[in-house]
Amino acid sequence: MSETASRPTLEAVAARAGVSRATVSRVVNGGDGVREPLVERVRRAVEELGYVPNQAARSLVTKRHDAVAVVIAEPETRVFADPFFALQLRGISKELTAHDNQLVLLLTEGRDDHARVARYLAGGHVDGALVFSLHLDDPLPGLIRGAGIPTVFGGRPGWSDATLPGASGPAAVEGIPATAPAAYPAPAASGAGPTVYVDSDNRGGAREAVRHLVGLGRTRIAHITGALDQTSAVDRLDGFRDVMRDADPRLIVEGDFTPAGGERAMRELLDRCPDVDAVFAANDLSASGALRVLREQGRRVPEDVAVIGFDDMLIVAEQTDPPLTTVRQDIEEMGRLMARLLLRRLDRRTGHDPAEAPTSVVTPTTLVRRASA
Amino acid sequence: MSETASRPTLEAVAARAGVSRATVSRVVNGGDGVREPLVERVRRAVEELGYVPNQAARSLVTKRHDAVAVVIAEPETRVFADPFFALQLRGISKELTAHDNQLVLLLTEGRDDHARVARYLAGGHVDGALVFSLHLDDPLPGLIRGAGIPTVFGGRPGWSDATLPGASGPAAVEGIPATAPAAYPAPAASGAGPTVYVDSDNRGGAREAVRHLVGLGRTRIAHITGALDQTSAVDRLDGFRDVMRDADPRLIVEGDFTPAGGERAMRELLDRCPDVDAVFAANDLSASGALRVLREQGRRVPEDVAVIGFDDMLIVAEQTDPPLTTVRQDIEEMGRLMARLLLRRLDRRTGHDPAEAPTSVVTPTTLVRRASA
DNA sequence: CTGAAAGCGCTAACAG
DNA sequence: CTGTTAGCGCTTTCAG
Repeated sequence: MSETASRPTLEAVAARAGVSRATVSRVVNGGDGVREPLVERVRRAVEELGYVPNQAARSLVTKRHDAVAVVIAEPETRVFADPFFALQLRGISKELTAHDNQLVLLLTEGRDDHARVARYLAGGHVDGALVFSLHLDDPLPGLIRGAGIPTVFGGRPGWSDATLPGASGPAAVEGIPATAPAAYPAPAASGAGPTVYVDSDNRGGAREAVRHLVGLGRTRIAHITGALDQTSAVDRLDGFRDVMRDADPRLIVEGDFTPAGGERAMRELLDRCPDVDAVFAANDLSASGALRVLREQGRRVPEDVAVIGFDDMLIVAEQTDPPLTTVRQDIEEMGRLMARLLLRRLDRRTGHDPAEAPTSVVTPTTLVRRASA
Repeated sequence: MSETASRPTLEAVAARAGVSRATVSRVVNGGDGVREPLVERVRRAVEELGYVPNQAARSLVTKRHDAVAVVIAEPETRVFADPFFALQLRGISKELTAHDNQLVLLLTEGRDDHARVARYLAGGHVDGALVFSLHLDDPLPGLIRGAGIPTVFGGRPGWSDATLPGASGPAAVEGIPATAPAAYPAPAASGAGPTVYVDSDNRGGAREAVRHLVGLGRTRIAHITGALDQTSAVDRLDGFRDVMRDADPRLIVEGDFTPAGGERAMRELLDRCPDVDAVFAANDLSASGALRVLREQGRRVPEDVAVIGFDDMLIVAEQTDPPLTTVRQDIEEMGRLMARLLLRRLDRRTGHDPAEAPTSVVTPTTLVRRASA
């Protein structure tokens, strides 16, 4: 009842500064081509009135929103079990903020939400999308591509387009060969351009971990995989195989990225191959499960069995007994990269050089040595 | 170069259905007061054209955005170390989605961002804000209130307005008495209404934990506090004191919610009071630190020393040795509640019953028994 | 019940 | 350089 004082408009500022709306608009948007004294007058008027541009009105004419959607599918399992998600978001947020873009968060749970998200993205509310697709058979990424909105994926999507080297494939990092075969074909590229994604070098990181184990003189090196419906798990497995060309197949046992899965896998491993002397687990969580079983069965770590994880999830890796040697990925940086790639792509739209398409990026990993290997 | 087919407008739909724009608008917005046959015709046209309303144009006239900002301050420490943040977001997202509202995420790092956030909120881009204020002396909440936008806080803010019972105080849950004194006065209520927040019953949960310890026959019960610049830590300490009226002051030692802090505190505790037979830690992380020190010093848990945590952070509580007895809070539900409260408040704006102000809510906690106590 | 008309606040040609 | 003039796509009186 007391606050009917709606915010001042361009009109008001113009009146106060004694210029036209157009001039105020110019000043507000950078002030190029306006003589200094006028700029000054307008600035003052803006200041005095506390003028803030109305984004809706602006979008209506520019067709830009300076907003990007971040789509996270099925935030139940892994995404929410660890800080991965939060760190990634932080990186994204920083980059978007630096470029005056807003972050619209879209969380989905199962198929009901897919339509909603697709509609939203196709509805032209945001300029682009950053999407996290964890599972190979997730239909969401396809739907999103169908929406025809510029998109960058977090993690390599599971379709073929995303595995090819070259223009639309990942930038070569340490000479990674073509990755695992596609799970299903790429959705029709509906003007949204080629698949662009940011992923950490899962394969290379895995190789480094296994080589470290080899360097330690281990010979019976096992691998506890992640959930193999996720490309990260597949890529890490590929990395393991790169080094252990002719590994005893019994040394590879399927896990699911959880501590319980790690325990189960470790038990089976010990059962099948009692002579195992090293384990590379697909992530820290499953490594912690393996560690527990090892201890329970009286095997010393790392003396009897060396263990390496993946992720460097501090809350786990630093707290295990012994602390976990693991492969670190710079998660926040990945988020920042995703945003940067998307923003660049959006810029291009406004006419820079339509030729060069942005390309996927694979970020390096580093081995963090602690006590377990 | 191929996709110039901009999305259809109301105009197009109207033409196709052979009605006026006004009629289409009515149908799209619920269809009240339009005869059935017309509704049908319009619906079909919308369908065929794949029409989606332009939100910018709509906002321009309605002054509503159907968007809510979620502000998370300084996502460095605790917020990002655990899934708390993600779960809360999930609850918020679900509720907002159910009411067709968008979630705009604003992450801040330190003071530079404060101005930006304040400007954004005052800029009328969103209808309301959900803000998480962790620290007592965080200036952000004040700034936000200054923006005069409807807001609901996550966690009890540290100013006096938020501690008073009654209209603007928390709904009484199990008869919680007035909480700790204010750290600083409430910012001037600039038309944004009284402080409304959602918090879990930190004090009550702490009481329950300590009573459980008492019920176990423990007599030398210690408390490792959280970072005391956060209301949650203060409230848990208050709960501890409620039960341990005249506890030996040496049994209360300051922690900081981290495992390292828990270790440090536990060592000090053991040093000061070797006869300690139970510990209530302010959260699971510090409890895990305490557990480690206890084991290292050869004390058995729970035989010699019983330990209880707070949060029921699965990734920690289920993995400690022994698994941790702890106090659970329904984090996702808290998020949902925050959103619901805000939405209700926004609805009221549009004229329902301006009289009854929404009130803060304190959600219950439950003790989860595992092996440590 | 339906249509016509008037903007919401801003940007972007186009003149001057 | 600066002002004038059109709308962007939608909702909302106001007539009919």
